[in-house]
Amino acid sequence: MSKVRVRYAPSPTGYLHIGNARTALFNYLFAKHNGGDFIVRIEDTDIARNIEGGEKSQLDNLKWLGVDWDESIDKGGDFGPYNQLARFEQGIYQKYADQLLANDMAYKCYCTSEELDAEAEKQKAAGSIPRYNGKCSKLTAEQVAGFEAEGRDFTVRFRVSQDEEITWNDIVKGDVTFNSKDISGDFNILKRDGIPTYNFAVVVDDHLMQMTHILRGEDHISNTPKQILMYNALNMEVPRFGHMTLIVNPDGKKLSKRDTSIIQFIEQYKDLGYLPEAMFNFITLLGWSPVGEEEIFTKDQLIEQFDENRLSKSPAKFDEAKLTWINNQYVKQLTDEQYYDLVLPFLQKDLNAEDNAWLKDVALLYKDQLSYGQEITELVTLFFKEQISLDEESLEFVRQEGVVQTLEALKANLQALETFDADNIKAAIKAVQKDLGVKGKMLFMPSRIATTGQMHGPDLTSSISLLGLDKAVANIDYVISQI
RNA sequence: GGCCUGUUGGUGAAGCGGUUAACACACAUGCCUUUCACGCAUGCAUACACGGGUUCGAUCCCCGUACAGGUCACCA
Repeated sequence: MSKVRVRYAPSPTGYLHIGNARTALFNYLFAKHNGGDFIVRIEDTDIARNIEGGEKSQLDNLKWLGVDWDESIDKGGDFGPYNQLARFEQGIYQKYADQLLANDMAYKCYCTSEELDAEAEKQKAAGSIPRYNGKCSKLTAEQVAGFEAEGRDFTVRFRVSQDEEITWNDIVKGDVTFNSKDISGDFNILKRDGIPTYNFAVVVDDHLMQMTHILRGEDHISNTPKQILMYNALNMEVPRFGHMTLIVNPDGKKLSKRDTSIIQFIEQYKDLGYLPEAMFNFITLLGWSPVGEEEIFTKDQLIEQFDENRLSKSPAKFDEAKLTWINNQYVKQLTDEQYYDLVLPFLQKDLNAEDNAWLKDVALLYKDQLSYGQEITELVTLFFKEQISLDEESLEFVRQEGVVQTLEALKANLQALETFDADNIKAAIKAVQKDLGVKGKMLFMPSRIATTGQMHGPDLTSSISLLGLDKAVANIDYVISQI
């Protein structure tokens, strides 16, 4: 068997989307698992919709995820160029279109957009789905000469056979059969400006770039029979197809660009402080399942384990809680330094915090519960509040009998400390127990509430120590004033 | 509407003719921590869309119904 070659072929009409990322990732895993090549080809034939930065976003975010390619526009390869506009300029598509034209497997269509629109309207009015009526499919030489003399623009259409069964064995779906009569008529392969349409360009490029397998989204499944027809017409070997199910939102609908129910762009996850390894792991579990019970895998393990036969046939639902969990699993594995690097930008940006040893200690308090970078901002809030405030439950607790005395004693003990560190603070609290005879919950809970303003939080003595004496005392005073 | 496809506990998701129908997340309880979180342990849910077949036996095979999704461009 020849070397496996697969590709991810984004169009730079948008940023890297979670669905695209998954397509890229599975192609990557498939290639690497089989010791093959993974190619990124830019399909930029829709000049009007290409957006600035789209191409860069695609590539940069793929790289961020850890999906590296063997050939593409940035590093070249033996099958370039790797963007279709450049290939168009080299006349690559024209050559194959001419071949089809010469064999009468395609023909020039001189219909104007207006004529086409009018025809489509008519068909719609009649209650049917518009399709090309084949008007130009049997033009006489005289008619053609006439149009040419007029200087009329034309597109090139592929002749679709009347009643032909087209079957392929899909890697994920199994045997899929279409009938050529269900294809919407003779379709365009060259637009009026001579630029190839998607279906045509894909066939030519996948052949020329020697793709062995085409793994793509299910939304392409109805393009496949058209493409197979063209492979056959051009006498090209048909690659193996696999159509992966779509990722759907919590309502079970296909993700649309405007859907706000989940975060869709890889860039956004990056900005929120998700870890690339965790995203890689999570995305892999969208529509694919490993053999065992384990769900956390490194990239290398995934490459090792990837099996295209385990691609799911039913749509993958985006499970946000799972993502959060997975990311936390990775956060916990970080070294303290890596963790702090992750979290620092958010502290600086959102809280104007200064990068110093104190900040690092504060941040570290929350390491094993942090789900994603930006979350640190809410987590550390007690250390950045000017003035604490108590909720109902805390107030109620603190208003119990004897709490004032406890807090007064605590305050005095803290103030008497020579060095304000966790160990001494612990001793200071213990001393209150000795002096007043309060203990257990009635000692620690008021202490916690009065110093941090919260009933729950990280280790008490570390928290107080990081808060500092002044802040701790101010908080205690405030709480006493509320009793 | 035509064509293509899917439907397993609250969620994600295994299973590929005979199982006590995994596992993970979530949730609950216990332990740990004088709190929370983390971790560990236990439990939870009366999960195979429905109706017909085929079979000694169907979650797994076939047909139909319902529901859901995809697609029908000079967009990719």
